Amino acid sequence: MEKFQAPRGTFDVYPNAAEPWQRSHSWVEIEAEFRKHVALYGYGDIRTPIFEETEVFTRSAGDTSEVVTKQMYTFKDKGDREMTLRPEGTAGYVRAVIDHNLCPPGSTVRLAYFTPIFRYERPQKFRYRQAHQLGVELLGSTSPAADAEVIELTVRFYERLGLKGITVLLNSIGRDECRAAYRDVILKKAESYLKDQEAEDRARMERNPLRLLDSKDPALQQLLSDIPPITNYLEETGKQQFEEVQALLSAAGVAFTLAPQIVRGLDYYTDTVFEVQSNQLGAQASLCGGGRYDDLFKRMGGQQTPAVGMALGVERALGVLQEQELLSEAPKLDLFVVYTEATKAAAFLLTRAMRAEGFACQTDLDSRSLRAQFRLADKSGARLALILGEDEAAKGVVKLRDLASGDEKDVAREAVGDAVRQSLK
RNA sequence: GCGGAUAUAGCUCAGUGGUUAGAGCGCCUCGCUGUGGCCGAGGAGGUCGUGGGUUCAAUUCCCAUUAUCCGCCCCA
Repeated sequence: MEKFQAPRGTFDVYPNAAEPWQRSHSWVEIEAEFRKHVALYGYGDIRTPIFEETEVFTRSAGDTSEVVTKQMYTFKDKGDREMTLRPEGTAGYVRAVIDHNLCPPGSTVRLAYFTPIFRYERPQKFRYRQAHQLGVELLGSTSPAADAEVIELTVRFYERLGLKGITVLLNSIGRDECRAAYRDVILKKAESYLKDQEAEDRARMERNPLRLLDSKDPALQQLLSDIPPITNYLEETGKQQFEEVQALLSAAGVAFTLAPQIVRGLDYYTDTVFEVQSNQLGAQASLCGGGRYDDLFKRMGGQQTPAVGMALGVERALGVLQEQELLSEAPKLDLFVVYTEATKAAAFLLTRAMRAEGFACQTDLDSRSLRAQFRLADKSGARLALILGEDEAAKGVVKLRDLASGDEKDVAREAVGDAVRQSLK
């Protein structure tokens, strides 16, 4: 019979997976660290359905983005409704915020999430069809302090993980008016290049010329090499805001690089955009992206609500941590209870009692030989073994063995908890 | 969506047109009848990714297919 395997572009997470970044404790830990981290800033958890009406995504991300036009997992449900597995988080959260009026005018709302996302594309290492993003959305403030908070939160999160060698790339793509003017500048410069493109590609490029800026095509880069940065075209308030964001980041000690080529792949961004990159994952350099999206709420049928957010690739963060050998070992047991056949029931009671005292504790289920039980204890990584055999049972004691040193001593049954606590210090 | 490489034990990988396909690690048993790690001996585990073709004979050669990896694209 043919065996099943995880669908193309997906992977399983389980204890002791060959790749350290696919081990379950790595995932449990990064999520726990993220929850702790955002709690320091007062972000609340948001969870919304993993699928939405397709239009939630087409209207938000925009019809020029590749993500929306080519990569969505779209299906019709049995009620003949067009549904799509979320290709990114923000659109669904914005839908929910509008739906429940979570951010009335004048209020500020901070939301955090950890979620799978789905994009149908050619899989590569650290590019999957089901990937995971964690991120935050900061709603209700036009202040540059909001932009700076999100960027700083992001950088501090990488610091918390211990991850090194990242670069924050910062840009502002302004508002509609300035972007329209800048578009023409790009299109004029790139005219000769666009002529040679396939009709479909050209149409896409012409609809969003900003995307041409981060092209890796040398010919195009050459053509656009002397183009002035978009920030030259920002209107006065936009310019001031962008400078304020930079000043706040500098004051916070957050290093960044101005990068006029960063324009982001989703169409809803306005003004500040940023990306975090690392050079350790080959072509998958982009670790995290985000920016301001002041027009998205209106586009989604809500009230004008200023907002800034970021989404961080979990696989890539874990991948870089693995490269840098910063992923921790799986948590170990405190205790392993060893018994002989006659004392099996008592050993189970003892195991239960130790768990009740808060120790991570396991015992053999299958009455294996003492030797086999000690091997299990050794493999489990437990610091201590508690031996409860016939001899100990007769004396009303438990033998406590330090598995590293081999030291053993008898402990009265009532005093086991304290003795263990002492030994684990 | 385009180009290239790869697919043999749970993991990392050798190998061959010809009887029973190997190693290291891991796993199990025993040496040690109540003591793990180190050492030694033994053992389990493979339809050689899948389907078709060439051949007396295919894990090996050819074609297709699927998956993985790398680059492009896109992005997290």
